[in-house]
Amino acid sequence: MDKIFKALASEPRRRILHHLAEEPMTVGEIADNFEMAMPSISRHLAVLKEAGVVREQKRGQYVLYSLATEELTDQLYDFLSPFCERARGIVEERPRRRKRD
Amino acid sequence: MDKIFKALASEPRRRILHHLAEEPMTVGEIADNFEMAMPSISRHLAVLKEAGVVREQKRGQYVLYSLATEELTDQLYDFLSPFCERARGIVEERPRRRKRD
DNA sequence: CTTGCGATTAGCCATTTTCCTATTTAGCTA
DNA sequence: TAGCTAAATAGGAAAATGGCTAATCGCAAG
Repeated sequence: MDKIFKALASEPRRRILHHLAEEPMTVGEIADNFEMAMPSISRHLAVLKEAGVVREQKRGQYVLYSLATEELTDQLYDFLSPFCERARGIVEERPRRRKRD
Repeated sequence: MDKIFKALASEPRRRILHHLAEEPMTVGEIADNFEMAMPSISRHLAVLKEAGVVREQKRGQYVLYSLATEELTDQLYDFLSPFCERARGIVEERPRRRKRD
């Protein structure tokens, strides 16, 4: 729970997620959309991956990152559910996968 | 959008929200649940208020804080909707109130 | 008016975050 | 193998965060 909010508490990282929502991309492709140097993007991706909201797969010398949509939505729904009956209903509509908080 | 994630990226602040979900409380009552000194709690509350997820009302020399449940859920749904068709449907199910991002 | 109490603000210090550049790792290809 | 390139890691500087104590503000009750 802490990791995902820490991860999302950064405008560049949220922008990365929006880019990855379009399609999986390599680190270099992502970096092209930012002023930031590639190592900084790489660190942001590590934070996002640690939070479970992106996945990486090696493609030769490239690394392809993609959005873990369900992880992202599930974690936020899990957070919201105690606050919101409507959300709780939605969340419990289907089998849960994770129980961490 | 930035403010709410910055606000939620803190375990003490999320704990405060859970307490306020039970019932509105004064700063002192909230502080009783923490090791932290009252000024620290007060600052956390200011951050949460700035993010729009709590409201304050003066009660004599006391200040009563309460959870702004809809603000909290709406903002997170707004963030989620571009990533999740299901969430978008839910969000647009009723009139929107805010458009900031 | 003065004292007391709840809450906030101010000032300080330690820790964490975030960016950079330089270096290293790992895979591709001549 | 040697050289090129993508990505990650290391190290360091600047800024932001989070806690404290002390000081201040505002209301209430003597």
